Amino acid sequence: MERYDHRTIEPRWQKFWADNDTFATDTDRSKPKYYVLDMFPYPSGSGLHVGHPKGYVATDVVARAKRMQGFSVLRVMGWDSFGLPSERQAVREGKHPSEITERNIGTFKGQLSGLGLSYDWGRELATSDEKYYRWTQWIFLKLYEAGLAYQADVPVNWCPALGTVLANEEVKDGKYVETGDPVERRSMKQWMFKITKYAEQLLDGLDDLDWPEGVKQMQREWIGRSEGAQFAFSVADSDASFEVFTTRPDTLFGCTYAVLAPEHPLVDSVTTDAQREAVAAYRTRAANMSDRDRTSQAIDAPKTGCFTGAYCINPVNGDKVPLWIADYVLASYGTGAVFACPSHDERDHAFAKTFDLPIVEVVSGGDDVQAAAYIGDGPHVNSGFLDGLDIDAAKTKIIAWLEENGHGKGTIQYRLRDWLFSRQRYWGEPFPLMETEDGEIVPVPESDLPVKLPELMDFQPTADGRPPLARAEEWAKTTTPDGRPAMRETNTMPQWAGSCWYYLRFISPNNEEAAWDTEEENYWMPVDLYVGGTEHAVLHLLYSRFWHKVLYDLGLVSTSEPFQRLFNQGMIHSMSYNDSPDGRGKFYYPNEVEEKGEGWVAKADGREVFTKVMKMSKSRYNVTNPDDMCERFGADALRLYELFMGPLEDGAMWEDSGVAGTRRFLDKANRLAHGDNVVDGPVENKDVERALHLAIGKVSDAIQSLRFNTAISEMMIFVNEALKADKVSKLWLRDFVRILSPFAPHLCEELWRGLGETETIAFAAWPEVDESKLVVDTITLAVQVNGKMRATVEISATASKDEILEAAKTSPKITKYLEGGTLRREIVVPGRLVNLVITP
RNA sequence: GCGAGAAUGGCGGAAUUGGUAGACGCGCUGGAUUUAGGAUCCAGUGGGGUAACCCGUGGGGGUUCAAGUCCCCCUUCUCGCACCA
Repeated sequence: MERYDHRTIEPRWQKFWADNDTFATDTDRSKPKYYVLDMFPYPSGSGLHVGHPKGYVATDVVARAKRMQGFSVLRVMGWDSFGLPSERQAVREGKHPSEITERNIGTFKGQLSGLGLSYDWGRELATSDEKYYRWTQWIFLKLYEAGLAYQADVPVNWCPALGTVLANEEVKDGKYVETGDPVERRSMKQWMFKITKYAEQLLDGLDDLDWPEGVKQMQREWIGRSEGAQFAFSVADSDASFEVFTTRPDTLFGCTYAVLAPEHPLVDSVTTDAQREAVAAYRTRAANMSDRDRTSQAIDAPKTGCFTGAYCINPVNGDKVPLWIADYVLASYGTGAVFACPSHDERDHAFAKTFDLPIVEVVSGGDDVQAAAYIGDGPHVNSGFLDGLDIDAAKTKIIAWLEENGHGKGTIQYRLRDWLFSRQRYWGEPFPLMETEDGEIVPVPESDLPVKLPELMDFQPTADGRPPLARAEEWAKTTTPDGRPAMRETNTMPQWAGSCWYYLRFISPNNEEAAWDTEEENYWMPVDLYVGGTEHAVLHLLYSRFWHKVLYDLGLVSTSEPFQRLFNQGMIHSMSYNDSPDGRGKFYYPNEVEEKGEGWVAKADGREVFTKVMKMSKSRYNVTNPDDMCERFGADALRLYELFMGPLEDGAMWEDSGVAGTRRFLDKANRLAHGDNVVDGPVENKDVERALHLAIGKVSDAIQSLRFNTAISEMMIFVNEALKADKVSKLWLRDFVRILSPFAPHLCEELWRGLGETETIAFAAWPEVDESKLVVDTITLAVQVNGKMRATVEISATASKDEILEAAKTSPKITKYLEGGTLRREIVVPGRLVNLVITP
């Protein structure tokens, strides 16, 4: 018995699990529950590489162990299958997106099923399935009815070549990051969600979640709560006034000018004739920059701006200060207008220096404010009734003054913006809304859901610039429930929509009467463990939380947060080969290059190539396909290696030879179980039993902590120990096979039968650690002299301090140190070491 | 620029949270075996030295009987955020 034949046993057990519905979700509601969820994938055309299943394998180990520990486990997989890439792939191939999507899902599912993941496939769902998006539309109606959806004219990133609006993160330097097509700013009527209304709740809810601190922090920063004051400046010689927001109202006496965003509605009316041309030119320039470009500049970027010719009045002292426009003031934040205090704000300071505006110190304690803004604290000066106060006290006082005098009030601002929810694309959920001829928005009645996507093959916008759904003229024509003619909404929802609530649908995916079953929701929610990549740290997780909180407020779900514990698995990297040192040239497959001297060259033409460890990606020619690994080493070895590489949250570099290593371990385990020295009864062997129970403990802990790498190494140590033993007890094997089974389920099902069992190992009871087996009789104690290791002594684990010292001092290697000096101090750490302090 | 995290053999990583640094695995070296090409098994493997010993956790200081671990300074890298008033 050498190596086991994974090509035979893995398909056999996968078939067994499928035939027996082994992983159908437990229906016993008296058991404790465990809902473990993977962030479901977008089924792209390129299939999976070995980086994708890392998280899935981790959750599978947890799910399998939890079943053995007596939990009802919800373990499911689905597809985030709406989205632009499928639409584009469809255009390229001349096929319908539904066909492309179906094919891609087939590829993904095939690849995943080869890994032996214990999903309840009876609960599989796809967001592009009308049975699913019917309920996405239903939830949209709930939000709409709650007054959280509204239409607004907003400046968007319009890409004429694609005929669609792009998200801010898809645009860089005025171009679509994927294709380089130019993107322009255009004001369009869009559907928005009032996520800002939930800013405070989204912030507060974070406190009680078991999430990585970094992710919580990112969400906090994204929401960006800041406390300050909002108050009015009036425009001199005019009735007009504008509101400003500031977090530093205490510096109001240092205001030497004010700035409006170029898009501010007041700009036209306040600009003087003399400045009109310059202002118009500046506004045009600003309008052509995307939000991203405007905000992605460093704080010390050169400042630009334009004087309006108008002046405004500082409410606190009546000073008349010039009113400018500048693109460093954002229309979309706060009130789109600020007062400037160049002495104590770096941006204002840079602007003042550029345009030679005065700088007046109002907080003392810094250096010369003419040279640099002073941000620190200190007594206020030149500030009338604020003089002498520190920042906090001055803030309180000025806010009270503003309120008393009717100029404004203390407020809270959030950086979070409302959520732009509509897209001009085909492959997404249609909105369940229609518009009558006189412009009234009417929701589609729930009983008429789903609003199905019309069959189209042309996904370009119409000639007059309406979204692709407007091409389905018959589809778009409809009537309101009370019989008036109406047109359907032709925008579609963004990809986030389907992923916002899929964890709820998994609870009762085949329910035709409701989005989810209330009792079942009560039992399963919240998700106990949610595993996925950090790329979703903000948007997906924030949007989901928002929807969930709305549903909670509507009494539709039982928890205020959807995901109790979040874990981010690290990315898998791999060596890439490129003929340009900056990685921008041609990539080569690993088999196209060879090592030569210090570097690498292309085999074909001897051209120098540069190596760099990069994220796995098809475009970098550095992906490893899990199918290949399953074929060569087996799914069990692949699963084990994914988790053995290092801590789950860290990135790690892929090496095929590592899979060979975990395979060797499995072969050893198999050999151990089939050795001719295996006996039925107990075997006295303290070393092996200790190793076994250490492994049981470590693996049990790993299920909680998700620290699998060291748990696997502990199992390796057990196998190495047991292979040295004269006799191997089946009792050891019964424990060992059970703790290994979540990692290597195929082989362990096989070995479990070999131990005389007839039922699947999937529900075998989880072994307990026997503390008495961990106790050792003798320990190896380190003996140090002046902190340096000089000897070790073998001694009874129960030896007293005196006995330990005696043994240490009489150790042959130690006596010479004692003879050569004076013993000053003796430190004994029981079970660890002895340190003798000796001076010559 | 700001914030967070990290730096340990040729490589991935361990180290009971102040107590024998380098577990486990990869790779490498030697050996065994082979129906030989990539398999399997056994042994060795931080560096230096014949040795006793010496040196070693990014660099420099410090605390301590004892520092990878705690404190201060510096360097480098990764990840967020990036004119949010």
